[in-house]
Amino acid sequence: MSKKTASAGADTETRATSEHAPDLRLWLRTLACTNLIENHIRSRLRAEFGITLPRFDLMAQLERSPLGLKMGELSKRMMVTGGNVTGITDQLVAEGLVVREDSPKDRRAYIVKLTPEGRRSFRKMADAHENWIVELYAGMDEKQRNQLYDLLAVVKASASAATTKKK
Amino acid sequence: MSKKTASAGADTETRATSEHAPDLRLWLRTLACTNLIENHIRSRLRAEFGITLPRFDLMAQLERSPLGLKMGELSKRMMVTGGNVTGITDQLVAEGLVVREDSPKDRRAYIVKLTPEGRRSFRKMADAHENWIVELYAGMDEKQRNQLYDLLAVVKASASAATTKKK
DNA sequence: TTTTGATATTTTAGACATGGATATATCTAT
DNA sequence: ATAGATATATCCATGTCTAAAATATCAAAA
Repeated sequence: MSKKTASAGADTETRATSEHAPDLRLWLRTLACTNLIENHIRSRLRAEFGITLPRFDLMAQLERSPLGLKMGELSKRMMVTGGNVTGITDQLVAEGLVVREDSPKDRRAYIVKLTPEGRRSFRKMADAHENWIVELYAGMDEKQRNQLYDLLAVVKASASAATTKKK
Repeated sequence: MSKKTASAGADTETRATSEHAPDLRLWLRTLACTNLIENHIRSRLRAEFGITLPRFDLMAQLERSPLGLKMGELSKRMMVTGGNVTGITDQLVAEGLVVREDSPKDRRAYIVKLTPEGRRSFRKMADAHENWIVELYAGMDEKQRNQLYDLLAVVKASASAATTKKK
């Protein structure tokens, strides 16, 4: 249909609402779910353990890598900038929950590790954290959760391809 | 079953890894997808339009509500705190992209609206933004996107129920 | 060796973001 | 009418977070 008139503005809008809007709605819904869960977790971590979400996340990465991680590794895995990791690590070091060790291989790099106290403290929090997550997904049956998990793998692949190509 | 031994730590860990971990992995994958897309959008908005994601998001809310929105409405829809909205709005007002009008109904409240320039500026950015989103989901077919959209509705309902009950 | 370029981290400046506290206005039930 | 509870928005302290510049190291070529 359509008159292919002179108005570029109208064409763009038509194209957008008829073809693109579904993807946009999908993205906005994804974002809404993530924010809902993330905000809940954030405030419970603060209320019950007096810790911030970024610090918890950094400790979680270290817990999974008992050998420790370089700052750059943390940055990549947490998908945040290096400057950010520096600040969070400084805080955790001051609290005695992690340590910076000099890398034997590379004098530019540090190896960040959990301290014994950090590990002990993290395990307690992680246990509660997992329970909260389970509660949040309790309204889904197993089949739905598995389907979602698989679809998110497709999203990840699709978005990765798009970001590496364009950037 | 189970010996209900003295070690609480061991019991907790077993319970966690055998039963809870799948939900945790689901959540972490969700988070990874969101961060991937969000970081991409954020840097493109900055690079191509010199705007930040929070400001863009606030303008997007106003675009959808031509009558304007109260600060509290913005806070609810963007899922951020009121103090945060105050700051972002201040910035946008300083740039002449939005205005604060006194509410005729309620002298406690402001009505925030896009200025004509704000609307013009937003439409250009929104058009590009939608194209980026389409690119990011290009690796999924329509059936997958619809399935995902529906599953996310279930997630949202599940998480909403959990957060309102516990909080 | 010295230069060159890539890598690893920190530093800096500015913008977000939360939670709590405050100030003001409105509503409700007497 | 009026006290008490609620609602609206702002201010403040603290803590991320990014982008860009600065610092230091490494690795390899000229």
